[in-house]
Amino acid sequence: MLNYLICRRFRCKAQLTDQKDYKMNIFTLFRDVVVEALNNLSKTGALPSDLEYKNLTVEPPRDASHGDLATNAAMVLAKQARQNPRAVAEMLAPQLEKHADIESVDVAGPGFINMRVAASFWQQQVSTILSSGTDYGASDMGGNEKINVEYVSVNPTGPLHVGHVRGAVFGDALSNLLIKAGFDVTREYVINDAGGQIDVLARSAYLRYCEAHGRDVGEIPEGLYPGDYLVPVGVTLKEKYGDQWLDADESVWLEQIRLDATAAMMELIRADLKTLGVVQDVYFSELSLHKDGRIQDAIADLRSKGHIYEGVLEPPKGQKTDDWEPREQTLFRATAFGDDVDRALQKSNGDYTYFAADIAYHYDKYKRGFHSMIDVWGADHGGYVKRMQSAVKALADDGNLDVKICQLVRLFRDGEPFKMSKRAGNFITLRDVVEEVGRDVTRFIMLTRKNDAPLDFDFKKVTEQSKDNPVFYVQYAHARICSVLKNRTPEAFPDMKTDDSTLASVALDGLTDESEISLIKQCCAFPRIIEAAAEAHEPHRIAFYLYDLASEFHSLWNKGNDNKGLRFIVDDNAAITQARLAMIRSVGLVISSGLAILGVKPVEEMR
RNA sequence: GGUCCCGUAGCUCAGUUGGAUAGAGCACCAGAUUCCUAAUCUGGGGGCCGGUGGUUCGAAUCCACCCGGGAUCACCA
Repeated sequence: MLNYLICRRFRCKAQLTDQKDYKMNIFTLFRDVVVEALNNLSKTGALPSDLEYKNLTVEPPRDASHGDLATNAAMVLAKQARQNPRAVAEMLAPQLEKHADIESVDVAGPGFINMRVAASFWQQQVSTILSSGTDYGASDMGGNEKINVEYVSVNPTGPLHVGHVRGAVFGDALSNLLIKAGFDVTREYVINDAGGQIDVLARSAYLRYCEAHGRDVGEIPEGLYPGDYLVPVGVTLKEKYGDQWLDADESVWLEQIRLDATAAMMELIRADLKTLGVVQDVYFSELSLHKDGRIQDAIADLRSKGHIYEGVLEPPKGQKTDDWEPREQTLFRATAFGDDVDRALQKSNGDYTYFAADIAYHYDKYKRGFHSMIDVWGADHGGYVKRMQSAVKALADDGNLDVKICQLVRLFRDGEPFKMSKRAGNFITLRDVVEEVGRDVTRFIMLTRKNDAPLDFDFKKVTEQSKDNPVFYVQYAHARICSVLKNRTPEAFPDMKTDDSTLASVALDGLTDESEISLIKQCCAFPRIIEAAAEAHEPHRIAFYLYDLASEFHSLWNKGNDNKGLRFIVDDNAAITQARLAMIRSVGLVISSGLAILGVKPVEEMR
């Protein structure tokens, strides 16, 4: 939240002065340089004046030996300029070489222009990082656009189990990432408090209510929720309502207990989420949609646009059709928007389907100003994606729904898979996971895989302190940095100031070793990684980046073992020491800033 | 049968949205320490990127059709 406020304030300031001041992504910076050079060529008539730069990129070359920056400018523009790509490149190269921060330029392959950036530029970036602090990497890419991220949204019928952890962490980290990239994010949970499962919950709670009054309820019947977590709910109901419902008909108590039990379950779920560090901004009640007619509104809106009709669906193909009965229903013309079949909005008893409520829910989000929405769902909802996206398209031309499917987490203990079974009562709750492996480790590991790939979670391995555990690898790098600054520096240089603002203004021209420059370059990749990850809605990229950055740091650390001249602290040279402290501190800042996106606290020591 | 996701080193996975000679970690082999930690680093071998066509200057990436694995499939939520 604090981070968010800083972001916003910073952005305002940037807009008042010069937009470009804000750009931390050096590739964007140098793209401007390339475009400027091209404009100059257009002015002299060497190139046409109406060039389209849309596909022009400045990127790090795949192979670092090619240089620091590569642009495809010549290849992209060759056709427009009716010239051969190499010729355009040869023309552009000398222009780029004039720039103060560009040391050398060469043309390679089919027309790539590779540029090498001067050491002084990289050194200066250390100071930029230090003065930006943990705000380094923040971007204005999002332009403060409102975006809604809906995640978890588990039925409020019990505590969260391990299967919900991944979606919770993913949604939360994605939200952090989008905030960092300049979006105005709302985190949301939709409470499915209207469906038949809430009746089941209420009946289950009623049994516990009877139990609290001393009745022997025996075995919880099949079809009701057997969990102990409903016992205290029964007690609370007893305290609140006395014995008035004992032996009473369901019609008397059902509605009230639905409300009370749902509220109790949501309290439980929110407490569970909090142990993971997940707190959402909006908890949205599905029931409220039913109550105040917003489902009818949404359907009426679709009807007015001609997307609703009464009709009979074809029986599903290739599936057993024993109990299939054709019946006329209210249908949404999903096929007009890319879905495979049209979808029912009303059940045969006249109730709205869950899909109808979901349409109304997304309609509501849109009307609240969220033209961009992201839903995070479990793997079992994959078949639901098309129809929901069809509905959003039908509701609004400029509405955009991205659905992120989180694949299953496979559980292991020391290499042995183990199964969960609700019947056997050995299912693992979210709380079990957090208690056993810790919040930070859980969060990080959940983000070490792309969301749409399955993830193996081994209770033993994830807490192991070794290099095959990425959490510790990254944390270890951060701890080493803190350790040098806090413990070793005062021994060697008792009077040296090492606060960020001092380090931000020290002379950095002593940072000339190839591996030092390389480490700084890695730090400078951070803003670009953020933008790309935010664009793709893929927070796992941050975790992989941090691993790479840590690797680069550990490598440099060990170079100091072979070559004492490369250690961070050089006993007889305060100037180089301070420059290197500035460098490693900036690495530390990037690591903690990246970890903050993942929702993980950096550690300062690992004893 | 339809739809969606996946297929990259022996294993687990990245791959900067179409870029140059495809990368890490584990495992295997050979070495190195201690600025606050070997919880780390350095080097080595290992690949028809599931297959075949297509799109173009250029494909692991986009398109089509196959092959293999998983999820899902009318009134549940």
